[in-house]
Amino acid sequence: MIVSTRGRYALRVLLDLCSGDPDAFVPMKEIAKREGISVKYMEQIMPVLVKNGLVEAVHGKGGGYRLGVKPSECRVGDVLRLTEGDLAPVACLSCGAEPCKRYADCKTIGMWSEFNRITNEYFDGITLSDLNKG
Amino acid sequence: MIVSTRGRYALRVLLDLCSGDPDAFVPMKEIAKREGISVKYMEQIMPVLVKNGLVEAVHGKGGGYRLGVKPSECRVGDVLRLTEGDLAPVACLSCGAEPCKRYADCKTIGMWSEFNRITNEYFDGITLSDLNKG
DNA sequence: GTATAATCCTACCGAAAAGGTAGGTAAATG
DNA sequence: CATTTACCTACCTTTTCGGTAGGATTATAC
Repeated sequence: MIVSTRGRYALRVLLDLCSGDPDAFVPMKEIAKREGISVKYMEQIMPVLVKNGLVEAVHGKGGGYRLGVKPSECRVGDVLRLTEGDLAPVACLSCGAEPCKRYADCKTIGMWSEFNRITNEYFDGITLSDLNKG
Repeated sequence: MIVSTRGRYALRVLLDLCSGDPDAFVPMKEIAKREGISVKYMEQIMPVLVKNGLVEAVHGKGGGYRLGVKPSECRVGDVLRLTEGDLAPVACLSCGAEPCKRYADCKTIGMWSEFNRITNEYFDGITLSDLNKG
């Protein structure tokens, strides 16, 4: 399987935030309950979304989360790259990987590379608002 | 990462077999050495290729492996599905998976499903002989 | 300013998969 | 029969996945 729960949960949380008042802050507990995700597990998924501006977090009473971007400007590719780390099909295409020793006579690198391009392009062509409509 | 060593090694072994006399049997030891793969690890990758007719195996002196299909008729998609088990992006799209409870109001299943189609289509459009040329 | 409601941080844990090793068995050939 | 080869079973180590526990920190409401 290519996409783990981290990526899928993150997407679900973002979609959940799409469907309410865009200005209101929704506590994590509510979202977790609605989406059937453990609060504790969600706790380790959210910070990365906050740090990268996809959602805004407010502490204290009356706080919670809300979207930090417009649904039409939030690409699924961004969410997946953040939560999954990478979308590369093979190790040597991961960002920051050390170059493969067999690169020179590797007959498959072109294929993986093109697949990598297709994958990123596909998920970058879909936004949260696309998903909300469909 | 999407594709593990099993799939990549299998592909390399098949490509290795492509480049010699198509009728000769090549012992595993030779291939493993040439491709830098441990013989013992290769031992658990080969049987699945044999069972599905991608390669032929002959025991005893003078034995080894040779291609069981024409390079132009061996699709990368077949190899990956055999060795990786599945190319599905999410669990609910794996063959034989139990249906997801949230299917009815899942906003993402369409996206995953389409990606699954694209993935299989891409790798099914590439054969061993395509890789050998490029 | 204190209680409270919320996010954030650090650490741990069990299960599964990835990647590989070891040793022995079975088949074919010379 | 001895050698060469593939095949089978079991085990092992490391990493990732999915999740839990407990506390620290921040900010609001009263």
